[in-house]
Amino acid sequence: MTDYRATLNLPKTGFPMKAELPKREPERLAWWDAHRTYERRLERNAPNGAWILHDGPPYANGDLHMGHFLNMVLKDVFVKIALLDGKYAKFVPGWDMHGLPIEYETLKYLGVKDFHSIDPLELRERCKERALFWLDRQREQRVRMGNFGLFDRPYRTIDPSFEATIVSALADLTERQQIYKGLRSTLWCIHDETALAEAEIEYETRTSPSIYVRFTATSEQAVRIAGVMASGDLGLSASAASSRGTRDDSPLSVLIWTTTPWTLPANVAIALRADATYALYRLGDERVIVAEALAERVLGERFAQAALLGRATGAQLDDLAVRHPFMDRDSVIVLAGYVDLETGTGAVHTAPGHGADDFDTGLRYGLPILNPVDAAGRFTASAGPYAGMHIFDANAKIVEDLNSSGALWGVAEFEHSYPHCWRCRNPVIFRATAQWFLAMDQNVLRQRTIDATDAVDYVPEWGRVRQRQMIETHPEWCLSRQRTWGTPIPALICLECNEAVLDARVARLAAKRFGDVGAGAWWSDPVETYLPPDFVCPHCGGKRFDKEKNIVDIWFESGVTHLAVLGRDGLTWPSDLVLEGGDQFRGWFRSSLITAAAIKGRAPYRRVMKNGWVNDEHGRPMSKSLGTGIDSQEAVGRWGADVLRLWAASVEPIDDVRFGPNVVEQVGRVYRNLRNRMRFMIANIDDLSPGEIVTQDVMEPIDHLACTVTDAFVAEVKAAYDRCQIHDAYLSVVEFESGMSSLYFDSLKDPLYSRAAADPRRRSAQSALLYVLTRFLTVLAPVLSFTAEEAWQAVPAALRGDAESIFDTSFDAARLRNGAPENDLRLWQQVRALRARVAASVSPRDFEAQLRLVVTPAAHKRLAALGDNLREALVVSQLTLDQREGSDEIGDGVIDFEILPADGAKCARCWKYRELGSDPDHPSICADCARVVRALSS
RNA sequence: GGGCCGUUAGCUCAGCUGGUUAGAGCGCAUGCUUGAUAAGCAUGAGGUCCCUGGUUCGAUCCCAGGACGGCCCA
Repeated sequence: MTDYRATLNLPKTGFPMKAELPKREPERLAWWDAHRTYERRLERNAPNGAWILHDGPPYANGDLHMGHFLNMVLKDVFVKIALLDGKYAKFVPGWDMHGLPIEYETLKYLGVKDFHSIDPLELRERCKERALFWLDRQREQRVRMGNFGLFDRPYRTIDPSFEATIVSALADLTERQQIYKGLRSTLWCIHDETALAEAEIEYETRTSPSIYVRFTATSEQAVRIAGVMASGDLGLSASAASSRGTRDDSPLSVLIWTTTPWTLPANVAIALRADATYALYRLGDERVIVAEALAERVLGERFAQAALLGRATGAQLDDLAVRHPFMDRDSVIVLAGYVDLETGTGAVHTAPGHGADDFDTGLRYGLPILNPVDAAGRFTASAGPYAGMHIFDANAKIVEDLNSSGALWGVAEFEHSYPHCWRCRNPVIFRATAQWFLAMDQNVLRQRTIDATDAVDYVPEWGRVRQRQMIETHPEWCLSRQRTWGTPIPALICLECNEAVLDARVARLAAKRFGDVGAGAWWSDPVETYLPPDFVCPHCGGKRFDKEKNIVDIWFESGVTHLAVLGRDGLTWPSDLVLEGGDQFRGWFRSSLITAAAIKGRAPYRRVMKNGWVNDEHGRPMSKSLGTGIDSQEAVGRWGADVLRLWAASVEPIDDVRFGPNVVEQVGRVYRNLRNRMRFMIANIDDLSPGEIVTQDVMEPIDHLACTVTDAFVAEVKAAYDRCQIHDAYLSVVEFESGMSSLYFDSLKDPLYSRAAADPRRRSAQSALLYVLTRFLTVLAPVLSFTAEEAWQAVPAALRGDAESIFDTSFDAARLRNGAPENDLRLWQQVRALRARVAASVSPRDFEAQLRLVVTPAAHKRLAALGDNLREALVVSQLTLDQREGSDEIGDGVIDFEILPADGAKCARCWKYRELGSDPDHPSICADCARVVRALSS
């Protein structure tokens, strides 16, 4: 038998089945770069209006991890969607480059222990080098992910123009009276010697000493307290009260509980809960007071011997006092709502200098705000016997002293979550210091900020609630930091009255100056540079000033990126989308929102999307030490960016996601499927020339139908993209490609391979394949950027038209609006169902079979319109389609469905069962094949 | 302790306003194909839809409580 294989039009392409992404992707990057693909498309889109995703700046410190990858790739997907949608989707990446983490790392790098011992300008220079080093590294990693954007012109918070924006924003806020300097109990890092913002805190488990301490009353105090408690009518009978007497002169103490013994020197009060019942017990030769609800737990085994002497509510004890156990002063009894009856004694040690709640209580009662701790965490002279000691070292000493003085009731260890500095990881303390604040309630800023969320879309929608809560609970925003690597707060100190002055005119001068030469000038310029003519101290009229040396919180810096970046160079304010991890509801989403509400009166973005956390394969946080941590560059080098980009779409990226080798392997198989489907289409249009492309109105019915179905698919994906539902788009893609492949591609093999190359049937199919392929690649390009481009470049150049790159194509919104007629989609589904039914036949199967189909007249009308395409689609050798009125028990109008052995014999060339031998020179093939073969040889 | 989110086949995920034999892709098993071939096609086995109550004729879907996981906060 002659081998007719050579006479077939078999697929042909250079597009390899094997992806080898780590090797090929860099070539693609170079190609995009050389062809200026992104910039050129941007220019072309410019007239169509802008769509701006504003980049939340990553911190320029360390390599990017998979959480960054997920976030940054998602951003890129949206930028590319807008680009393909014809929008001016200019993406300016940015970096957050000031701040303590970099300063800290730089000091460590330089081997400098105390930042006071290095010249600030020298330190700033070194920090800048360090930050730029990381910026370069991260930029390289971001580009390697395949992300489009102006990576050679990023915005940087260290740029003079950016520093000027920061200071201008401070000037704006000063003019609006939003900024004040005040004493506050702020979170303080004694290691880094600076105040910290709430956003810079991480809670970690820590074991602290847990002590119960007697605050013993003087005899006069004891008489008053015992009097109140004995006379209080809380169920204790009058006789019992009187018999137990108020004349008892044994020591009387309030028991308090604390896990921070070092704060005791600053104790000035004991807070009780107004509505809680406190009980006075006799225990041996002393009397103690604790909350009744906690007495059994606090007194332990001694509770059994305790004699109840009296009871009172917290409110009844308000304003009484006892003595501090070792400082020479009283500790007054106050009331506070935060006192709970779950832990401790119900009597809360209160040191207004060392706690936010305590501070508020102190303000309410006019208590002294004692702060006997210096910036580095050592006790000052006012701490009495502990002066000079480090606070955490003093813990043990204080406990020991309390013990020897008899004030200690009990001691244990207590494990609890305690605030730590986000970078240096050391426990932080509360410490009362003078700081600059943004007043959240001045000018109803808090409410205006909350209201600003009304105009914002949240993805997911519950983000709105989250965001509002974050604003509602936002404490006064501490803007100042006592460090070097940052933008100065251009405040002055009056040398006459020692008051700090923040004046908008000074800030404007500083903004101008910083914009010209950078913010380092604050350290090198004489103060006069920043004094407006005739400037005098508003407090005392003094004329001599010094520069204050505080820098601004870097959350404020990133909070004004919208002011620094948007509203110029074709970038709109507000932006259309911001997209960050969910932690940014408390971070950048919030800080940006507050500054925008304060200065511009509305939100700086139209839509906020959050992405989830990347955990390891078991759903646990990634950890280098467990071997499950993997950074972005490592993953990209190992698997290639495109597989990982597909992973980002294959999971629900709004939720927390899992990542690891097994997950990648799974999505890798989906990737291979997609790639092979592209390859099939490309390989079958290799010999198509532009002049032979037929339009859809003259395509064969099934081809036309495939194009229509593809349009519906594109519309579906585009709609998902518009809703920011990348994962929905992924599901559509997978469904589409597997359906296309099993129904359409499979049935097209015979017409494509065995017909004459230029046969109209074949050209029609090829035209459809080109159309499907192009739309498919356009839809995939935002996610599978490298592969879509590689595939596009493998399409014969003549067929690519004007589109040099796949990113020159478009979703073709005009066409999508027509949608796909419902009937077409139903017909497609019906053909699929029939095909599945035929394919399920074990024997005869495929071309060995013929199908006899009897359908209702309505179904007949639909199916008959497909002509011979229906037989092709069902992959049988013969099909008879008859109609009859009847009940379609099989469904979809099918009344009878019968598979029989095909007539004729297997054609050696096309494998269909036909009548053979009509051409004596080719006895083993059918007449159609014979004609093709003859034409080839003539 | 509080707020928010989640818990559906081995894995990644769909299941719209309560009624489906609870689905898809991947994996797995089996068969076909060897003219997409380190590919393609088909069939099949896998699920007490986290648990417990409640509302309802009927709940994966609604309500309450609980368990587990995550994020944020205290």
